[in-house]
Amino acid sequence: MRVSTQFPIAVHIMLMVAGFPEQKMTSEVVAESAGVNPVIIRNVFSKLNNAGLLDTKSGRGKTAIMRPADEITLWDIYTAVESDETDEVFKLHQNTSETCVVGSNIHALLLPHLTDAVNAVKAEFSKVTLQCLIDELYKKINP
Amino acid sequence: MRVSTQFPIAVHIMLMVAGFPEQKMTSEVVAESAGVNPVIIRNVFSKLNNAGLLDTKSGRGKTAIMRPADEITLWDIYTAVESDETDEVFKLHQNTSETCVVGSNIHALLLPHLTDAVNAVKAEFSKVTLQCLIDELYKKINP
DNA sequence: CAATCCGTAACTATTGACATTACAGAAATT
DNA sequence: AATTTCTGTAATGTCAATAGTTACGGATTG
Repeated sequence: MRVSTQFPIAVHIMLMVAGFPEQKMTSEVVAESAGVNPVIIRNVFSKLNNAGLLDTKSGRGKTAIMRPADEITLWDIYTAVESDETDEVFKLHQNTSETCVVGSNIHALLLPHLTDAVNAVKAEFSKVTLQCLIDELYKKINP
Repeated sequence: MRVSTQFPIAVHIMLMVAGFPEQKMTSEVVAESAGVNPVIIRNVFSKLNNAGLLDTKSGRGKTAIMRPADEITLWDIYTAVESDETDEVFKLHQNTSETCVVGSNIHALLLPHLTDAVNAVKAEFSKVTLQCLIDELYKKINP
């Protein structure tokens, strides 16, 4: 199992925008903090925008979240940048034999259990809101 | 999130060996059914062997499971072929800024929640035994 | 001893992720 | 309206991980 870095980067963006609303968060500023190329940030900007989580505007970096931070969960952010389809999360081996009993049934056999696993992650990530993370961050700054 | 095909292949192997104990399951036979190269099967053989799930023997393909099928879970098979470490499952962005508040705290902030997600998958996979899958397979053959 | 088959190394091919450059177009400032 | 700033996106290059393939030593069986 391996998740691309786009997910943590997306969380990073949301944290910076929501946690410090008075500051101008351009792709370059966030890129500096995240240690990645600004274009990567802009790509994630775009995905978060399409998902209705982030309001990005060309011009003067008027970036802002579109919902209250306690109405945005980790799962919202996850699905904004990555697929939640079971067969994208778990890569099955194709070209299985159609004549073998196992080969012709393995996919249908595994799929429901893999979907259960994805739903378990969904349930876990849905518990955590952006506001939780902001609170935890402030706690780390001012213990 | 993306899991390598080694996990479903490992399940495929275990199903064939445990579901049809009277038949000789060499790497070539399984490779034919799974539609992959025999060496891939032998590599997974080796990992399942090291994990104490499969007894593979050079010579005449005397492959057999080492524990009863109802004492082997999907999680056992998963950990035999893939890492369950949070930071291997979820790939974090390195090179974050040490001077930025978010950059210097994002890893510590995310880690517990990512670990929760991994544990949720673990709990789900631990519910499903190899015997469950065999039963479901037989149901598909003889409905 | 001979045949079979696992375990593993070495090499290649392919795929996906990320970095980088470049530029069109939108928004705000003047 | 012109200028500046910044997003959105395409094109290209680079690198790492995965899978395919060949090869061979060594273990086991008969």
